[in-house]
Amino acid sequence: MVHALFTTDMNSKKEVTIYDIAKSLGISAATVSRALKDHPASSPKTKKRVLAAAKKSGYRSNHFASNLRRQSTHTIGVIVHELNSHFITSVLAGIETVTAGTGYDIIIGHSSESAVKEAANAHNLFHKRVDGLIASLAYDTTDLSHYEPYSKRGIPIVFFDRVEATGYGTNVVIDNYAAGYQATEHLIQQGCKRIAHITGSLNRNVYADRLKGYKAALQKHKLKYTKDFVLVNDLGEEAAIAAARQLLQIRPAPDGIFITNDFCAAMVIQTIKEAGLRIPEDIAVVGFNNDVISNLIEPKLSTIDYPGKKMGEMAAQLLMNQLTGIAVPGAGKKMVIDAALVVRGSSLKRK
Amino acid sequence: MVHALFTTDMNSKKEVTIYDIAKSLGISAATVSRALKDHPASSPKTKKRVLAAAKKSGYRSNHFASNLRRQSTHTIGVIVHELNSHFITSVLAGIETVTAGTGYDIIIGHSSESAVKEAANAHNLFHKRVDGLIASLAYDTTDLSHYEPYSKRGIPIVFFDRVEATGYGTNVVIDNYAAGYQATEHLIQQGCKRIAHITGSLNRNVYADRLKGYKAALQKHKLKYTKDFVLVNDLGEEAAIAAARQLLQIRPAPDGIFITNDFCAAMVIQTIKEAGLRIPEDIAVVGFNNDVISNLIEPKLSTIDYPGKKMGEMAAQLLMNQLTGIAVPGAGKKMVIDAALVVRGSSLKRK
DNA sequence: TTTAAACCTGCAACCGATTGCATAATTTTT
DNA sequence: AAAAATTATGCAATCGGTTGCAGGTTTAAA
Repeated sequence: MVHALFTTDMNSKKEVTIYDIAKSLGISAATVSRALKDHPASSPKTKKRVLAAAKKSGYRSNHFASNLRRQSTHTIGVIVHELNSHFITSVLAGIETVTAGTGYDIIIGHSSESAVKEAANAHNLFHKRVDGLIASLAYDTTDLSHYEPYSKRGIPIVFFDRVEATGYGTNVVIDNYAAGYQATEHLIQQGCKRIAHITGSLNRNVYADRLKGYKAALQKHKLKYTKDFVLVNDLGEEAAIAAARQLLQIRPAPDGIFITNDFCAAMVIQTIKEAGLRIPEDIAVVGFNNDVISNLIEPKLSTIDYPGKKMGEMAAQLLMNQLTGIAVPGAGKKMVIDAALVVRGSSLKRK
Repeated sequence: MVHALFTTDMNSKKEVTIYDIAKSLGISAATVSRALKDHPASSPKTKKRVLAAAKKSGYRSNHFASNLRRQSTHTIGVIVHELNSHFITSVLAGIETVTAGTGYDIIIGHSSESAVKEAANAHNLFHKRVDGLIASLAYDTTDLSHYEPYSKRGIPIVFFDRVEATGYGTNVVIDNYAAGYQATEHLIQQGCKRIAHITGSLNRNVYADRLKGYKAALQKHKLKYTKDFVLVNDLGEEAAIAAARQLLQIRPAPDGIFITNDFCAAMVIQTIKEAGLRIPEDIAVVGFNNDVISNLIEPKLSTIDYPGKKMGEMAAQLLMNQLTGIAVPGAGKKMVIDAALVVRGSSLKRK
């Protein structure tokens, strides 16, 4: 009587293991294991037989057993501060481009700009034992202790965009100073004399650096820096409206605004228009991010194009280098990517 | 001589296991395991001791060992057709709300509207052995065979929004027919007589149903259905512009357009305005989704508000019910959530 | 005090893949 | 043809947590 060792019937509840394959071929599980992962000490003949049997039986390897034994997961974690933006989507696409060929999986966590959720994600991914981490800090993250377990265990971390000012981990950033400088100088070249700036928490490197660039451009062109012209808020809807109204109160009113976020800029523009002023004639505006909306509002928004895809690729590449041993996991590395001004209607006073 | 069995020194490379804890307390690993997971056959005293020791030693349980043994992961997979939208972000938030208290983790995969990537994600999550799946189909998914392994193994799947017309798996949807009807009727009530409709692939239930609602509203109000007034495309930027131009060629031109997606609607409005026509006076527009941009463009966009959070909660709840045995994993269940029209400037011909 | 019941704990066998080491099979060299 | 070198395979331990079963301890009932 013949007993079918396995069939192609996928309905069977039982998983096929390497032991099943081994038995069916009359060889040992060790040999099957080696054949499946193309181990050098495995003969071509055996490989072929095992692969065929594996396919036929619907075998899928058990991650858990393998991870448990190998003590590594071939997975990298990604923590982003939001999901809902063109920039982040591009970054993720960039990361996926790089990891695609490597056999590494990625797990995405998002903090919704909350330090608490960021920490929860960090713990969770640590617990899942990711081999490496790519992260961007939440809006209000100041304490980075939730990343300590990683460094303690030598798990490499690459921060992108929102990084710790002191350069914790490996960093991939744009030159926010230069971008801020460029945006401000552009407004100056358009004839603006009283340029305001709306930005986010100065704890975040990105905002602090842009502010520095803004100040430097003013100074370079001998324009006075006025404290009242710099508003710091959470860049949300209400904050944007409030900021716009506040700026409109000032006499003489600003004739240009550099806003550190496109969404916020769109809200500000809307508020200004509702107040009866013209963009860019009365007030020119430059945003930041080159988000989808910048092309949809009226006038179209001048902004800084954020090379999200490139950042993602670079971050992933740096991490892979560390994981594969090409680079040392040591901290302190910092990559700077160019970001360019995109001029559209909202800032064009001179045709 | 005393040997420290473990210390609070997190720098030690070695993981702490239940065996370490067991040894340090002079009890067995089995007892530690039971204490840690609050097993009924574990005395309060032991629990307290073990928990204290675990905390002190920095113990973290090893998922892999536990999953390997239990053959379940306490993880649910989520496959979305995109990330970059208010709707999807809301759905994810809703899902997280429900899963938060349950001890289930979620893993997010995104298909970027590609059937191929959707299949890749489905396989990947299957391989990761998620206990259940929540998914929304990509734009061009027609073949659902990549979900077969799930049903074959009795892993429950809940589809939301983009579901298979035949009702494969459990479904959570809005009443797209009613929404389409409502949007169209609203345009009619605003005095529109020649209403066009721009929509996506009719393979997707959401678009097919909205079209049905559109047709029904026309019929109800004795307006003629004109084939040339219904454009099907991929809802992308170029497609939107092309569609708008095409509609503007028609004589007599449409005086109202129901567009199945806010982004597309925004592009269409922009194109129409550039052509010198007024919104809503010449052409009234209603979009779909209530995405962020609908409030930022000019005029503000009338649209259908998508109850993303509620959908996410409902989908997660249905899945949890199946996972915890409250409900049978059987297919065929279908939940319909209300979606409401939000009237804004783009469609208001009558004040 | 004895007996029964309730309660804890430990033993040991899993879960499935990996890998160092030893051995067998094959090929090459002498 | 025998010895040496090369290559392929098997054995068995291991990763760390879980759980059925048996036995031991404590508490309650007789």
